[in-house]
Amino acid sequence: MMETAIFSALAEPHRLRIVELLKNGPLTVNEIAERLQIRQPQASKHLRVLLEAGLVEVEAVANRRNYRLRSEPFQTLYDWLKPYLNVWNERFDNLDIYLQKLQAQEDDQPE
Amino acid sequence: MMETAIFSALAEPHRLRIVELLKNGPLTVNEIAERLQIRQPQASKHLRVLLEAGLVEVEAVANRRNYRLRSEPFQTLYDWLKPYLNVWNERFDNLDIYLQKLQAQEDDQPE
DNA sequence: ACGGAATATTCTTGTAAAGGAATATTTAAA
DNA sequence: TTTAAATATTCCTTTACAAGAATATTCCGT
Repeated sequence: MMETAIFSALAEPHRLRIVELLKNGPLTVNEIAERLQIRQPQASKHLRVLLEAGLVEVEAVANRRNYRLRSEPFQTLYDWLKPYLNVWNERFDNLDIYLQKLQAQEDDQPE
Repeated sequence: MMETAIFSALAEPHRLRIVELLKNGPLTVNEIAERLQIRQPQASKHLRVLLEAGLVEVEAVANRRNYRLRSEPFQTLYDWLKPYLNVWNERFDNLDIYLQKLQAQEDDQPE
């Protein structure tokens, strides 16, 4: 069963924007705080949540921290999502098969 | 920019399980409450959140309500997710191109 | 060793949201 | 037209969490 940690992490608007920013490559805490127009401590806190959810990883360079996306949770998300994308097609397929059977019956027993 | 409504809705464990249940087809409120081992009012409340997030739709049949998944939010989610799935490949491609350029330079200026 | 920059942490406060209990509403059945 | 079933809503309490302010920590340059 899917964990809700990923969804919780992405449910906060600032954190979602951080993830979208990091799509273009690693950023430091101050860069993120600056672009989101939030204060540094809030940026650090949100990054901590993203870190604990496994969405990002850090690389310490001197007194800076480069945060970057991790691929795994996105793959997890995709694996979870995939079946849903097919649900409606499958339902249609089932209807399709049903109609074909109906047609076959009519062929067997013409009025 | 992506809305956080979908993520918030899925961030609650009971609601995530409801969505996973509905993958197999529509269910009534009591059926859901029963399978999740929660009380009916909580089921109704969670379904209301899912409804307002656009994840499910209702069909009233007598005094029962059949809840079913809507396809749109899952498509939205996929469209949002798609670019992330390619990010790491692209990074690798860029590295690849960089290495090719490096190789080309070495060819121009052999030691 | 000292000062400043970059980041993390702690404490507090306000707010949103989840669960429980009780009740209201609608519909079918007797 | 009562009664029961299915569902929704309201009120209350508790908990989780986001933001602000202040402070701690770590590292570089001088």
